[in-house]
Amino acid sequence: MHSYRSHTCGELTKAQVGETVRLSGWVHRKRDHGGLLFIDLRDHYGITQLVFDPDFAEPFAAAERVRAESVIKVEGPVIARSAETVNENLVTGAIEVQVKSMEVLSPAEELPLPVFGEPDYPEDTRLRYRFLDLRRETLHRNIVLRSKVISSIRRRMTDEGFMEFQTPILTASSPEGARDFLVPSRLHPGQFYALPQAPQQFKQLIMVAGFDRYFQIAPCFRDEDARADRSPGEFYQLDMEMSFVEQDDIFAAIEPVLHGLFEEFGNGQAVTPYPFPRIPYAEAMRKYGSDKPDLRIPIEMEEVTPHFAGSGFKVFANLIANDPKVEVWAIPAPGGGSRAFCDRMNAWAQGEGQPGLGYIFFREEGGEIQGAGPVAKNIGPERTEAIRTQLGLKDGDAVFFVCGQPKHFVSFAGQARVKIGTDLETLPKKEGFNFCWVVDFPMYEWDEEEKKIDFSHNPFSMPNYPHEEFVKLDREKDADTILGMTAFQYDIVCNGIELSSGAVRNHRPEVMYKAFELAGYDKDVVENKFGGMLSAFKYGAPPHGGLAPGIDRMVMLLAGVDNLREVTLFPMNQQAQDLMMQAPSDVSNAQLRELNIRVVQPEKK
RNA sequence: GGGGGUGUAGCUCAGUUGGUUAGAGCGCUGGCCUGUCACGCCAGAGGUCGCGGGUUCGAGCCCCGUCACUCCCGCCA
Repeated sequence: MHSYRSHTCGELTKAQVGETVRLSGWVHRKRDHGGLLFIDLRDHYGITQLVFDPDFAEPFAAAERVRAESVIKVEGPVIARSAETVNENLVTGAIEVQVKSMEVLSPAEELPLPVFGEPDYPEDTRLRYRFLDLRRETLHRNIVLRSKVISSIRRRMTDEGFMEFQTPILTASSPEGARDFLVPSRLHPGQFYALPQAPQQFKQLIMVAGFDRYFQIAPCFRDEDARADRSPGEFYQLDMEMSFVEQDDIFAAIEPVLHGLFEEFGNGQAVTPYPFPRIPYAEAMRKYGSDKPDLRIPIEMEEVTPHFAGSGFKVFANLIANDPKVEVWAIPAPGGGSRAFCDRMNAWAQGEGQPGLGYIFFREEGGEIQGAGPVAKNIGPERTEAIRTQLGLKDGDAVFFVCGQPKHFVSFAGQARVKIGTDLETLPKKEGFNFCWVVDFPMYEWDEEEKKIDFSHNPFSMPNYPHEEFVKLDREKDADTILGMTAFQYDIVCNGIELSSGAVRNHRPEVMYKAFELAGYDKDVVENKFGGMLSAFKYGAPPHGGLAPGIDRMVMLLAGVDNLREVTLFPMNQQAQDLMMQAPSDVSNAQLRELNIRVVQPEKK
């Protein structure tokens, strides 16, 4: 017999009754009846009940002493439980093991974090004793899910002809994007490697090198502050890139992977069939107030400016009269037609730092649907009715209004849409995983701070503009054209969460020089910073593109959790510290000397 | 860098208008218990009320500062 176990703790059923078995695992729970004692023995695979009888004095005494979460090894016969003692909740609930010998392989001290029952515990305790936290069923299951998701991704990508390659971890700092993590070079004093924010340039170089289809479960490092859905420091992407493709080819390649993945692990929840809906960026902003719309909420905003222009609602009417850029957007709230609900939303808006949230709610009076509330009073019944007709609202519905320049209020309007949709419990929301592509992102945007045109997203994206014309554009004269231009750049969004962004890449050096020139970077800068890739594009580069969905966020969605720490084995806290490994930490002076590094502590305020 | 929330026993939390010795459940320790599976019953230990200062006859409670954790904004091509 094997030294530690003949079976796992999730394995024994009536089929093994009568066999003598050996099990090893953790003491999950002890129930001491004095003259009889039960231990639930747990391992990765499940739980098996052990029964200790005083007739076997030695193991009985050992079991009385042993503490929860100690690791023990036991041996004895599998016996069938009597009908009334069967535990239907346990795979192994039809049997128990009568322990005739027991050995404590590793005793546990009193626990700083209980495993059994998974009571809520403070985050820092959970992180400090992560190995205990990971024994808890929920987290253990999430991590197993993560592993299976990654295996499934690898299988699906490989089946589609993608090859997995590793790219360097120690690489060069890049001028664009997030703050880099830097690693000092010992051999080159004063110089630094950077950890990759993403293998962006490498994957494009892999295409230039002719490998055609690449993917990687790629670690990415960005020295930016954390969020609940954004780990501090490091995270993983399903990074992929393919050659000789246009946007639709890339969508067609990845849609079955994501769809299949969410079907496989989504516990029967609905998954948007592919092709996924494609929503132009401008439309997403207008209808949903967000470039990552949550399509579960069946609310679409509409512009209603004309109904307020010159109306008796002077706050809006004056704003419209004084600035042609001012618009009024309506957020319909089906079933939100009560003063209580409208006032609650208004109070919420004020709590968000807004002046308020104007509203009309509709109710039937004398066989006619009437608008109620201060706004309706001010603009009068005709305009109220016109708004109601435009939005298709009925008795018991409401509509909220935001007014101003769209670029200033759009993000608040988007938040209000989600808030209204979430708070309206009677509103039927879509179930499952609702995917869409947001396409046609602007190539450039106006940088208010620097007072210049800058890249809106990825500088390596191909502008959606005829190349012969593009290279003739003038930064000053054609500013409007440039700012109105879109790129072959897209995001994939699921339930309001941005899973990834991607693009058809700009593989033509002359277009690339121009693209950077329009954003105010001259040729030297481009050659200096992107010399490797640029040079590659001068020796025969295939048209290519790709994207990189976030692994952690996909697992979050599939696990139904709202925090990355629930799907990460060893996460850091929000201050980017690893409380278990004590990172970051001081290093010795000798180490610093070798690197020609001297630490300058920040001055205390 | 900024804003919000939280901080009372190991944990989750209660603690009245500022007033006697700060409580409960879980956990822990000891005892009892032969069919439990959230076992049960009895007893016990366990507190710098995050920390520092202030107001007050008196502070867990009020004020100021600070620290920790967390959520958000900025940031994240």
